[in-house]
Amino acid sequence: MSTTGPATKPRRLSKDNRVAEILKAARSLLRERGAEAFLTSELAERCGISEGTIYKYFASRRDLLIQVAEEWFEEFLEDEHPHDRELPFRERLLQVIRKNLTIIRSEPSLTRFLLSDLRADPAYRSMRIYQQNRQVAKGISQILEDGLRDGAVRADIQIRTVRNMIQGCIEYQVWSYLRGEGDISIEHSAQGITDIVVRGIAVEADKPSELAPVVRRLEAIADRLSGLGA
Amino acid sequence: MSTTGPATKPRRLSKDNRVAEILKAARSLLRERGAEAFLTSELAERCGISEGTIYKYFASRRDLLIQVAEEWFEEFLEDEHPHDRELPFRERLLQVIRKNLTIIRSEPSLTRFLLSDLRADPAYRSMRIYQQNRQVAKGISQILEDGLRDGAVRADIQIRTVRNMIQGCIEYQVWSYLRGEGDISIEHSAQGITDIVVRGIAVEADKPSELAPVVRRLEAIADRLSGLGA
Amino acid sequence: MSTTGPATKPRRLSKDNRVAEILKAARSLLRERGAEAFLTSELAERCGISEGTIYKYFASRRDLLIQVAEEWFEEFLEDEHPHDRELPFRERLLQVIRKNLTIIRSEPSLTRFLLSDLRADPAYRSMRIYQQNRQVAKGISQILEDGLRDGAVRADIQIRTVRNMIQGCIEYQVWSYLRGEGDISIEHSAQGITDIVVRGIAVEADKPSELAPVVRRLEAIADRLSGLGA
Amino acid sequence: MSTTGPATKPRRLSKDNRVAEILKAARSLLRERGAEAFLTSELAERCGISEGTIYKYFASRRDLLIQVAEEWFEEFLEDEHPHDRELPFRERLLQVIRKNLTIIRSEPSLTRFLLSDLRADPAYRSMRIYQQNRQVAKGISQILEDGLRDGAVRADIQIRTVRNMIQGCIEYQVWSYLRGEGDISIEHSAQGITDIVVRGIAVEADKPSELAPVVRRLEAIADRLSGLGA
DNA sequence: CATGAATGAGGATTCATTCAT
DNA sequence: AATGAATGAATCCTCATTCAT
Repeated sequence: MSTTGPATKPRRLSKDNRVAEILKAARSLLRERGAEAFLTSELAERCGISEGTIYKYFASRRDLLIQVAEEWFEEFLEDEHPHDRELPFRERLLQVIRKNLTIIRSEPSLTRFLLSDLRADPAYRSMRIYQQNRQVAKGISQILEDGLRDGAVRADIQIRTVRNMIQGCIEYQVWSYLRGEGDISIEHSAQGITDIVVRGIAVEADKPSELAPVVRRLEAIADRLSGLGA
Repeated sequence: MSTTGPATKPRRLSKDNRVAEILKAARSLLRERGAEAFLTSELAERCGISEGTIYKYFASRRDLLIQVAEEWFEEFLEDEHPHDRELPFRERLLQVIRKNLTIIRSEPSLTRFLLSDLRADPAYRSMRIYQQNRQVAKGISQILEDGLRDGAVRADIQIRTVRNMIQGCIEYQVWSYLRGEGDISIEHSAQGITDIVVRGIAVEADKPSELAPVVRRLEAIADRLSGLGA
Repeated sequence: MSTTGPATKPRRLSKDNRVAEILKAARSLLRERGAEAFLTSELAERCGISEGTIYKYFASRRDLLIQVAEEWFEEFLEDEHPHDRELPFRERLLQVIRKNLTIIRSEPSLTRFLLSDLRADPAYRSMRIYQQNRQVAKGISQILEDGLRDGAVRADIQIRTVRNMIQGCIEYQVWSYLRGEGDISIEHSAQGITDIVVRGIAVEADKPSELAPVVRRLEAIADRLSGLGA
Repeated sequence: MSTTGPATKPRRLSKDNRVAEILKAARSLLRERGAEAFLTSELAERCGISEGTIYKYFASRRDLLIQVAEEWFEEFLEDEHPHDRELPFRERLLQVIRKNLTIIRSEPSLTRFLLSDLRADPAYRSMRIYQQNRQVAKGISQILEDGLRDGAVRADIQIRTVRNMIQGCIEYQVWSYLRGEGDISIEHSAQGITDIVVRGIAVEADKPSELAPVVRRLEAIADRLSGLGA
């Protein structure tokens, strides 16, 4: 009955501890089974408690799942260090893509649940996770906007489309991993995605950054000559 | 009650017609409910037949769903005109992206079923839809390879990553539509995605394609003039 | 459409031919699947006809099965040559046991259907197969009665019990074969069963009850006399 | 409606009690209906519970049926007192036959389920009931082997065949009862079967194999002596 | 705080049988 | 004579949720 025994699982936990334990087990279960095959019975078994106890702390299976998602997101957001805004644009983008690949890869089932289930819920917008999700999106948007302001990004791009591309691409890539199709590393993917987003895939004709000043000088000369010939 | 009335649905249909009708109704149902909430009972009701009849023609609910997906894909593939390979690279990419956006938007539930359910099926690779799906992927890859060969595409890009980006982006965009977030048109999305994939988002310093020869000529003149003036 | 073509199955058969064909296929099916797993759909498929056609000739699945059993029994009875009543008792018993082993082994599913299904049917006694079955039982009984009359069989045995033993033993033995437990041949089984039924399993202590002492006495006298005469 | 009434069946039972009650009701139902017509819905109704409750305690209908069979067998085996091995051979055989007749007669449907269903199951050999069944067979075999060793049984009999005969005969006899054919008592059957197995049915002709010639010689001598004495 | 017995509204699937053509 | 489309009642089984203890 002592709580110090290593093998003894305490029967009675404080509400907070119990909730935490359930959420932790639920996340594992969700990860392994996916939302559809997530059974409350299996969850109870893993926690070593009865199903009834789960309902003491969570209103419903769905509610539990939502809390799992929110908790996951919370960690994700906490982990996000202020993010050095002084870094070069490309580097910032790479970091955020790498981060997203990592997190999504760690919880693809949660991602899927969020994307295809929660987001379709009419009540989605009133969920905490909606706000959390916006924050992540905002992080990407921020980088893009900064890039825009700094002249690193073309003025004609649509921030939302780019964000969708990045996120969609990341998720797709993760599922590709999961299907065992890819032996590519996260780092590799992150670099690849960043690269394409930043530079595109087209051959950059003559990239003659240095031509401009030359041209300008020549034009001056031409002007002068024009004056001469007059 | 008369059998001659135009509005009266015939009780007995030929096998082909019945199958077609079931598939059609099934597709609607899948579209409305999603695969998980797709009930054979509701399908039967919509067709005005008994559930038993469904099982006369389809081995199982899942089998039916697969056939729906395959039929949908079939149409998609048939619709694909030979695709003019003489078109400029960007145009070809735009076409294929537009096409995919359209099709996925028309059947997002099917897409989801395909992506998160069928693809996870161990038997996936032996399904017809696997081949069909490969064909679509190959279509995109083909364009990219052609671009590569024609020098329109950077040599250092990874075709698979680009393909994943394109497909992932498309799917994500569609879910964005479905959530009612987007007031953007398919055409707009297609252009945006194509644009970013092709050109990237970075500012292209002076894209001076035509400038180069001019500059060179002017320099020669300048040099001469410089000599003169000396 | 000619009936002479080897590969062409005639579409339309006379009623008798059709019935015969169905019965034949039904017997095979029953043999392979057992009564419980006997499906009318599979039967129709094997006959190359529709299920509806079966119901043209048979009132119900059960009725069909009964006819199969009856037909089977009919053949069995026909095959039974008058049976030489002059043979020794043991030989007659052996023959009938061998015969029964053979027939039951050839159609164990039918036997089981008959025993555990038909016989439990309240209407059993009014079926033709009831009469047929009685005839077989009568065959065994006849042998036993003849043996009784001829003094080959103990007067205190109960014919019905013996008959049950024989038939029960035969059926049990067959199921033992079917479970792959036995590598014993029918002939071997027949001999074994006959042997035990006829002789029992007890050691027959030279049952010479009254003779032995007499003989021994006579031998003593003989010995003496022999000495005298020498 | 009061919960204090003595006739009120308690709604909630402990797991063990509930399981026991279900098993008990299941046995009755199996007895009455046979395995094929055993419906989980009817069982639930009889227990006054929902079908779901049954599935709380049993993985499947078949699993439940197996447990019923095993429990039945368990009782049978427990009931088997050490069995006095000092009894005469015939008596031991009679006891075991009587016992088997009793038990099988008490649960013929279970017997049938065991014999024609479970035994055909590929997993049969890994079931507990397989071991239990072996034990019973071993009991019979033991008696026969003891008889063999003690010289009570002929050396040329096959133990397995005899065992099959005994068991087959018992089962057959029980079905005969069930069909209402038999007005014979279990005791009568047991005696009859034992009798035939032990003694066979043949008249035991004074087996005088070697005595005969001796007798004949003696008779000749006697004849001669008769002449002398004349 | 915790249990765990019980639920019950479905869920997919089966298959002998019917009957309009 | 034959078809084959259609049936529908029946069957096993699932699982989130409740509530008496």
